[in-house]
Amino acid sequence: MLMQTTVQNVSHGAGRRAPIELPIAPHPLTDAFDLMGASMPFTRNAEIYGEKEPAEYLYKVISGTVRTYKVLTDGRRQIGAFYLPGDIFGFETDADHAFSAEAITNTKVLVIKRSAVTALAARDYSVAEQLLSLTAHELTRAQNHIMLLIKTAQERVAGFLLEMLDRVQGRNEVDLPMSRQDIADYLGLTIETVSRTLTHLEHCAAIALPTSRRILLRDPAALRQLNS
Amino acid sequence: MLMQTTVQNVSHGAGRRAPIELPIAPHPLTDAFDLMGASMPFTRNAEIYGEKEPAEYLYKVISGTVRTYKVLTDGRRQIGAFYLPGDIFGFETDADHAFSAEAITNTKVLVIKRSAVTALAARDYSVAEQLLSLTAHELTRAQNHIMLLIKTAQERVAGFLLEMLDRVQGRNEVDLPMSRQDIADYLGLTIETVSRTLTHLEHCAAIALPTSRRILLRDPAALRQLNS
DNA sequence: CGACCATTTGATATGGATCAAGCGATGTGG
DNA sequence: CCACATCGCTTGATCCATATCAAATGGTCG
Repeated sequence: MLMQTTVQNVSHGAGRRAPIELPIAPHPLTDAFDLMGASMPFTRNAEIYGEKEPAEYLYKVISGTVRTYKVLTDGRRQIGAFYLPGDIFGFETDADHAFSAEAITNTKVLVIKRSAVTALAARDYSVAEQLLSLTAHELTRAQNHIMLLIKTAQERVAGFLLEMLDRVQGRNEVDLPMSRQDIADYLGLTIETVSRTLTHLEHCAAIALPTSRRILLRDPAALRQLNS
Repeated sequence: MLMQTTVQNVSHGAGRRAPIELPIAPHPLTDAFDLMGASMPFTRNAEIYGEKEPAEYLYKVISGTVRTYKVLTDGRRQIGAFYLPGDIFGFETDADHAFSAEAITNTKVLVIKRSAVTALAARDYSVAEQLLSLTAHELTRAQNHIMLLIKTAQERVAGFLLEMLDRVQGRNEVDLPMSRQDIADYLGLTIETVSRTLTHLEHCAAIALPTSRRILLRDPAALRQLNS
């Protein structure tokens, strides 16, 4: 949680100020992305990498949204995470990717060679520290995901909405880039249950749905209470 | 997967050979545990650390079994992991513990100051590398756990049994240190469902239950197939 | 032997899945 | 510019896997 906020702040900060007058490099990995990263565009639903491919690169979202996922033999899909602008992804594990990654909307990402980062980390401990920090943050995220998956449908949906809310600082409205199917596969539910639950939350006056993709969180406290 | 095997092999290796004639320190963190770690005993059900406590130490299981868990406000408990001899735990996140840890049986662990390890990592990159590797391994474990939680009861139980089997090299029988309640809380099921599922697998001749805690895996292939 | 705790087994209830239909927005061709 | 196909979403009816409630069994320790 803390880490994510920090990373996002940094990237946002870098975006706001002139890119030349950098401070005394407090986040060398972030800097490495900005200095060495190659910008790549992906269209809606394009694959960024596939499960079991060697994890050669790290990625940072510039614009758009990315989903990582895994498909079981019988076709069930589980979404591992959604990555928004500022988020770094692709370092789930050591050698090969555990999940596949796709662009949800048209997306631009910065790409950097993992080997370049590793080499940097070997010389500069602060890079190694940040790598560790990012991995630990992914771990925390996965652990929170586990806690989400043992809850009721209402609690899962409420949790998801709050998670999304946390990522758009200072607003009480979220514009979802992903479909109901994506949400369902993230929460381990069906689209029907997600839809019904949202309708129910609307009836409870906890949220409002100006459009199906835009959600106004009328009563975040009520959602937080549902979230156990 | 690879990492865990490595860690276990190393610790087992260290146990088998005379502790003085160490090879050229290929696993400095493991060595640090053996050299600097303080041995601590915990009795059955004793708390090792609590959720939200500052994560001051790292732990390595010498004997016994440990569970990490989180309890929701309404009392539902989710077990995050079981740690067996040779496993290192306690580094789930950066600052504070995300989970609590308890001894399942009488347990002996080696304890080492996290700050000592961090200091070591700053000087010796191979320590940082191993820390990263262990964290990445925990992440993979958590991700597999997520995949388990979206499956049917049969698939979860089969997955759990195979997971346990993988940790007792070269045998087709496991002696479970944990109760049905622990298993249920790990798999997001009830004890009744776990019990019924085991009975069903026994009827299918996939397993045998000489005693309730001892499970013979008659047909691991069948279980692996269930595991999707 | 008797008390206690873990586990199994049985009967019933229920939350969410599944199957199915309707609706609204977006886009396309006539 | 409108009829119509398409796609994503919602709503309704029914079903089923697992939870819940309840009781029986078995193993362990005083």
